[in-house]
Amino acid sequence: MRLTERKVLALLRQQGYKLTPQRRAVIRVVASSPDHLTPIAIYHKVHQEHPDIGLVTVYRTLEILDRLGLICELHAGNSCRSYTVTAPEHHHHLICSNCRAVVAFARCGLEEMQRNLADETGFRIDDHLLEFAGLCPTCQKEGTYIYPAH
Amino acid sequence: MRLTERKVLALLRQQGYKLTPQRRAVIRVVASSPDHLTPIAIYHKVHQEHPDIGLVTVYRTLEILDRLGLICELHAGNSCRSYTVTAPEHHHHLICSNCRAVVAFARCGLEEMQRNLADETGFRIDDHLLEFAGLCPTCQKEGTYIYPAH
DNA sequence: GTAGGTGCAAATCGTTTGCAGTACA
DNA sequence: TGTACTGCAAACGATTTGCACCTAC
Repeated sequence: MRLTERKVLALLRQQGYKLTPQRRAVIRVVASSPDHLTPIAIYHKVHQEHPDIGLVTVYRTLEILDRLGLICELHAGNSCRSYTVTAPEHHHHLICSNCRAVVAFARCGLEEMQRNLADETGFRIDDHLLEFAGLCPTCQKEGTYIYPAH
Repeated sequence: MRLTERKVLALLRQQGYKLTPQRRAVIRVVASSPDHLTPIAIYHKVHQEHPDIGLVTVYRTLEILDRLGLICELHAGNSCRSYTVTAPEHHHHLICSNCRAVVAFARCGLEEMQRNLADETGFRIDDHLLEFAGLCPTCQKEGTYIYPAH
């Protein structure tokens, strides 16, 4: 489940963090984008509206959001360091390879597989990472390709 | 399925790449390690035996192996840029959080889930990334922890 | 012999840190 | 008012590139 800007701000305040205009701007950009964004991309978007906000502040705000579990990394796309907002609960992502839109889903049904794998290998399995990649409905329509099909 | 050093070398030659001592050394290190290694870690291991081999050569050799699909990245561990050798076929990884040993497995049974998810979201799903993390049998025995449990 | 490969140094990119000034609570 | 936050600049670590020399085929 995605979090709204309002909820993220409320959680920040609740944890004793100050709600500066800079943090509000960064959170607004991250929360309002359906894509996953790299720190640099977030900085560029923030910078358009607030040219006085520095890249360092973006990094420091992301660090806080990460610590509180309000954003999470995506791997299947371009960058291993790109973020999207999420509720702090078990979930996985489906990512559009073209427009980078992200859909989160909670049910993954990997429990049985995890048990089987543990039995076969002797591992004690604690966690898993699962991401699907493909084309979202919009990008399946021809003529909307942003990235070359190579 | 893991690849032996010999097979990797054969594939390189087959593709027209020259088999220099430097490349042999890098491939030996990557192929003989059950862990996933970062470029720096590979460089250190190679450097012990061959102090004259440079870090740049490690990067360039990894680039070739990556292009041929003979190594693959792991994400669930520490670094998003750590590699392990594999046959160029669909597979996933189970990684020990302690000693970083890696077990590959081919059957993932995600097809049905992929279909359901595609139906629900309208996405055309092309690919998926799946990794499990836990403790290998050896590391489950007490006293073998390398990394603090924090 | 030659195309491809290597090593060095420097450039580049993303990220972190030190510090002096600023502003939220 | 005081502490947390910000921005700048500089440091830092990982990766890439330019270039002259070298070597596997």
